[in-house]
Amino acid sequence: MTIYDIAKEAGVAASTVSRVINNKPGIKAETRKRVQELLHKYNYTPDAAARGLVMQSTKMVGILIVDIRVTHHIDSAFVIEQELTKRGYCCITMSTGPTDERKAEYIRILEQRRVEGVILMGSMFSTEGVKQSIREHLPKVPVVIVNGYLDLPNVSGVIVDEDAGVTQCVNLLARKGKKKIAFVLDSDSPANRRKQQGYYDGIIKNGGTEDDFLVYKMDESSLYEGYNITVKLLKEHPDVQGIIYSIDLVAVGGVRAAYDMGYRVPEDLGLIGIDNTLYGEICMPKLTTLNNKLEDLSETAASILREGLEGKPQNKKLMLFSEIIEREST
Amino acid sequence: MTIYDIAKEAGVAASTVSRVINNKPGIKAETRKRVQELLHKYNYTPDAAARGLVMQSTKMVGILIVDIRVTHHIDSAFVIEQELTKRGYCCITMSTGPTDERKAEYIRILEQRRVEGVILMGSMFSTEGVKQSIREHLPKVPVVIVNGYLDLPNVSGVIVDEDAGVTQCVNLLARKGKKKIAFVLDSDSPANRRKQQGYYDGIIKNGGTEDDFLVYKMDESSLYEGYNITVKLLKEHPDVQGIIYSIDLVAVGGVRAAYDMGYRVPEDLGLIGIDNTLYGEICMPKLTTLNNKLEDLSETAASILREGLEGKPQNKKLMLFSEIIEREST
DNA sequence: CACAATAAAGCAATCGATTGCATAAGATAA
DNA sequence: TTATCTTATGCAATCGATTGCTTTATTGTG
Repeated sequence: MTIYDIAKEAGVAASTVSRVINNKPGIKAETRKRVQELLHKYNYTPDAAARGLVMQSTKMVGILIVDIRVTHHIDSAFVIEQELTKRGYCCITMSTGPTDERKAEYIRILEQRRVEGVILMGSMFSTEGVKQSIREHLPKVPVVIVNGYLDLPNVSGVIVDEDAGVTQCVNLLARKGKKKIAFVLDSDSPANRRKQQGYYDGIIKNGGTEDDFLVYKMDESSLYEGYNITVKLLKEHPDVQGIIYSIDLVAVGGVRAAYDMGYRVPEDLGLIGIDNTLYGEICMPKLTTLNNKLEDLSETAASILREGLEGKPQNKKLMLFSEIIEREST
Repeated sequence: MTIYDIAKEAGVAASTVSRVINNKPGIKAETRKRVQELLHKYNYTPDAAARGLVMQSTKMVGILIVDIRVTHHIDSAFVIEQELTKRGYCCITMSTGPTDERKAEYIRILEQRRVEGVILMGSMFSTEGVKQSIREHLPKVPVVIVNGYLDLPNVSGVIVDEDAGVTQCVNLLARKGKKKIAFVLDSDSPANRRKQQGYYDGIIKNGGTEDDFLVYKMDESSLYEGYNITVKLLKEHPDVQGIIYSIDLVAVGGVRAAYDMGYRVPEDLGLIGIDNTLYGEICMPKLTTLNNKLEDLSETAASILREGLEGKPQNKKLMLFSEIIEREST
């Protein structure tokens, strides 16, 4: 069913039908009614692509996420999707995986679809490779990176001061009398490097030296790997009294490992996660975590993108402040 | 940058450029090279909408989910998205919320975008209202419902025999010597009604009568409500020795409630969830759960949709079998 | 009743691609 | 050298909308 089919059956021109659809003035009430009845009879809906072609606007935005199954990313995406859908945009949400090649490929797909804005979820998108792709393929559309940043004229970023947050975590453990404090990284990403720096700062600020730095890096980010690396860490360094993890899920694996190895949490060992996910509330004892304000972050990102969609591309950089949620594991 | 801009600069017709882009034969090697260099120079990418208009194919599919944040739904969506993206389709994933009006609205949006196929995630989509919307707005495109079904010529469904699965759960608890067994429903959905029927069957099969039925329904599906309703249930019926929950997350809340109230799990109380999510592995004791095979379910759904996208709309109904994963809570 | 003013509807170009058919250029054969 | 046959390229219609401009119908005024 096209506008022409309707027009023919109504005995009018296609332009008249178009005007009825879009509630434009200058149509006799009687004609309008006749056309409307036909539109309804055939359940007519205008073709968004055809309309977009002439209007030069697709009303689509892209949301790129490394792995959509990661709780805090999908929570973020949900907030953004709700906000943008409400404003008449259609969101293409895609899981890119960790490699820059795939990210570049997906950016090209979004260009092909002529999206009018892009959200990049997570610091994994602040790499030179992605920067290059954006410059080549999305030089004109507003881009917002959630928890990351790239210096390009059309790219904005909202980040959380997780580095300072982790420093606070070290402070907290130190206040609780924990001497040797370790840090576990779930993967290599710009955000995790910032967290690591925050850990270093915390150790130094609490009177430690470089010799006190104890960092474990994981290959894979999962509950089980969190368990395994904690077992390894505690075996190699039985004197550790506090562990900060770069992500809740892994920390929760750590809580279980500590339990199985006979450590009392928090008496013998203080554990802290990051992200404030449900996992932390499910585990026993409940996990102390660094709330990195994902909901605020997402809302802010959505509203920056909205501004970009309405006006000219912009280059903003906002920072939100994280805060510790103290529960039973410290 | 359009095909015409490229054509003008190359000194050829637009059709020639089109043929170069699509690797069609009948272009002199020299011309082809010249055009390709320009395409590359300007980072040209064809407009998917314009191409779709003439090709009569958008290469888009829609994925509708009640709430994208629900772990097992997004896991499913991930599998489907990967599969379809690999085949050149672009997925529009949207969270509809629980009401039929919003679902209908989103179905209309998908029609407007001229998607070539639709996945409906979850039994909440097997309602008369949705059926009506599909009949009106998507009468021609293949639709696959994950864990649900509607009798329409272009709609397929893959379901899991969760009813039989819940009956097995009752059997398991009975074998463990649990006398009074309750069932907690997190929401009203066709799938949950099937589970409830499975519970009834299980009670009867194990020598119980209608008087032994004990069902609690929740308004909201969350960790906390799981906690609260379990407290309420155990206070009102202290003799309950086993509880089956329609969803892991709520069950995990129940585990915590049982612990706080001094019940030993599984000695005093056997608890079982459904969905086999990470939550169940995080909680202590680890949760026994009914694996409803979401990954298989999603893969099956994706491949049915793929068939539909390639050929004519179909009307299939497949059933997968659930199985209990026994862990520490029973 | 003629003419101006206004309202309603139609025509045709446009958006950015694809493709069947026509045409021009080059190659081969007689 | 001319006729014939490829091969390479261009022309123009098409997909399904929107919209400025023109034309036709209707109403109002002197």
